[in-house]
Amino acid sequence: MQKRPPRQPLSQQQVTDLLTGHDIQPTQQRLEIAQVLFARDQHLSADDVLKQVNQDTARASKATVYNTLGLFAAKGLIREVIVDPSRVFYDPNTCEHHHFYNVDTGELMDIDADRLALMNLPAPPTGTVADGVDVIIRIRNQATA
Amino acid sequence: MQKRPPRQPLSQQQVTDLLTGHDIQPTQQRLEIAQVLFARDQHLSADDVLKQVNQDTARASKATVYNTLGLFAAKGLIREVIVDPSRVFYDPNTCEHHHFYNVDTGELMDIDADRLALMNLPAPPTGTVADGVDVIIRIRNQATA
DNA sequence: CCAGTTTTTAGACAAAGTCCAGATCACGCG
DNA sequence: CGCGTGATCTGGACTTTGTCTAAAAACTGG
Repeated sequence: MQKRPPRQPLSQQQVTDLLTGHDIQPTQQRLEIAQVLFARDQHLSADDVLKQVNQDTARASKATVYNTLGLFAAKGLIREVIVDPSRVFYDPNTCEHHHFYNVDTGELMDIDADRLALMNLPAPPTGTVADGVDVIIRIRNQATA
Repeated sequence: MQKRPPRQPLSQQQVTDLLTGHDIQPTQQRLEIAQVLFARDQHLSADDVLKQVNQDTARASKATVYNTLGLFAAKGLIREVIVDPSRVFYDPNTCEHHHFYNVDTGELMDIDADRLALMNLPAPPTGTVADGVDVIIRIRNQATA
């Protein structure tokens, strides 16, 4: 866990530093992808990223986008959010926090960690170690009965 | 939420009652599928169910299994568990509870609700209503360094 | 500039799940 | 009973997300 990073579009230099700071070689494609991810607080699917990166001109292939998102997640630069059976979301916010997930709209919203307390987290079974806790509050649109 | 149901293999009659009690027409295929789901406390993917149902002789098609699992979940007979990007698990236990998920093995384990307290659940955004809370503790196998 | 490593790429592939149109089944009714 | 109607089931085509592979390109340290 780390401090919530600033969420203004980042300069080329800032993005480069972000990658190198996480032991990631800053290649052209990775920079492009990181730019998209960190442009603002948002939750993008791999396909969203692919489309945005190649919006105007081709900048990265599908394989590279998938590889890069996996790499970023493994290095702790972004976080995978698994709430929708059909696709993974990637969250540039790696601070401890949780999510509302609107099952009607597919919308995903952050919940600050300090707005929700978890007590008595049970210890992981022997032979295993905790890797993270996800709390998802599923919501629906109110029935306009 | 309801009381944890017994988890011994159920009689034909018990399964029928379970379905009718949830407003589900007890057809032959639905009974077969329910038998598999409620045979014991377990977490099965759609494909697991499909295989088990048709183990010896063909009893239900893929489409029916998917439809039926969706129907059961919509009627509150079982619960969808979304922890693995590649497939949905179905949990016959509809009591309030949470999960350990071993990302190395894909194993899914129950955590009784009373072993973990959630405080200060934030209210859903206006226009929406809560539909359920999922808590997933991701675990890894301990490195045998 | 060269050799070796890392990264990127197009496109084939795989797995989970959905959709469809026709066949089948179930049930109330005459 | 036999019928008609609506619900259910089915195989198979299809879609979507994501993975794999083998070769091309780029980058690195000498």
